[in-house]
Amino acid sequence: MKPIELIAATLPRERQRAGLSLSQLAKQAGIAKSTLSQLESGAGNPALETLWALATALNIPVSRLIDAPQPTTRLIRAGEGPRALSSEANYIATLLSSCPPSARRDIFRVCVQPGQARDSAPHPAGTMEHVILCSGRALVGPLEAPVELAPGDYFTYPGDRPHTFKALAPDTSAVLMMESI
Amino acid sequence: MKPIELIAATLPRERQRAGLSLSQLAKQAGIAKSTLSQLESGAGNPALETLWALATALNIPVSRLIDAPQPTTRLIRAGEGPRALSSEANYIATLLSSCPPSARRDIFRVCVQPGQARDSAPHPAGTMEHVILCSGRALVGPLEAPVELAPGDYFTYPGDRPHTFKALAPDTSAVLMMESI
DNA sequence: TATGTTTGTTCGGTAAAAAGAACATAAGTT
DNA sequence: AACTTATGTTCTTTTTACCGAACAAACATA
Repeated sequence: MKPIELIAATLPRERQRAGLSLSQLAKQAGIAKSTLSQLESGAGNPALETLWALATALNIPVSRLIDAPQPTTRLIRAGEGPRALSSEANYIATLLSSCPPSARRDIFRVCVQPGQARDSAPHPAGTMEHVILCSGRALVGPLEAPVELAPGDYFTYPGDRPHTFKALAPDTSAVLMMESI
Repeated sequence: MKPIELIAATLPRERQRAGLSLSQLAKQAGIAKSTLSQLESGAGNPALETLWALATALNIPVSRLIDAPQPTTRLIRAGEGPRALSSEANYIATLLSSCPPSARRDIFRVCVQPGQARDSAPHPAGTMEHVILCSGRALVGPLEAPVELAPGDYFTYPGDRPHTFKALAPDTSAVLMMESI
């Protein structure tokens, strides 16, 4: 799938969502409408500043023009898909909702007993983890800068680098969301 | 802030994270290394296919090259944080993570006291809600078929139809994720 | 029916991005 | 030292994306 085809698909949709005609959008973005016309028809190879001008005029991030319809493609890749966490002796992770085709996240409930910390190998690039501690106490986060959490605390950190989860009190439980880009 | 400057900052970092030299990356992406050199020095106005080739070679989404890097970690202590949604007398919802450009989900922590049920108006079509109960007891779900949850229970239901959240015990707390299509 | 005003399209001229070669520099071999 | 193989930079050439103007088609106004 060539990148321009994605733009050709998303651009008219976002433009109409903003209630703009092709000519209006071109004027507002400060680009020639011929350029916009070709982009929407799937031809050409837009430069970054062109995309930037369009995204700004549409009041959306540039990424929405490029990989909004892309999530499915990224998930299909072998080796990059959602992986089940291994359940060690003192660490039980329950998969509550596996990643459906449209979304890009897994939700786990983790129940941990004090003892050895669970260090996770990095997940695919761009992964973020979100933790909300429900009970007990835990030391959570990047290996180089973990944070002690109390019930109700929320902490998010990059999952594509080494990170840890260590219970500091019995029956520590938390909600863990793994999110891909 | 011009977009090219962001790329110039991001590109070398991602390249080194992948353990590639400038020449290696250029070869693997199928672009001239002169092009890459100028991009990393903050000059030029790269075309979409150039960005695409680089992102693919680096095994990252294009948006990572373009959009400003989000703060990597974020900690919200229990009781702190922005109180989004209408905080009725017995219902406090804290927005933990609002929807970033690429993803489409909001994470809330809700703390509810027994009393009147909180009925929500339907959200946009396709929205799903996920609830993990942390403490207390609650009656949650679609108005016509709510479910009583105990700590640790997980329940998901369509958010685009009327639904309710009613605490059945004091200090009921839960994690709520609203997910768009 | 004429007359503007929009719509989105298809053309040449020009500025610029990308490719490729040549360059200097550095680190490792023989 | 002489040679090899990397590194990243700076050039020239070729390609092409952008612009602006001219264009046809649809709609409105008079």
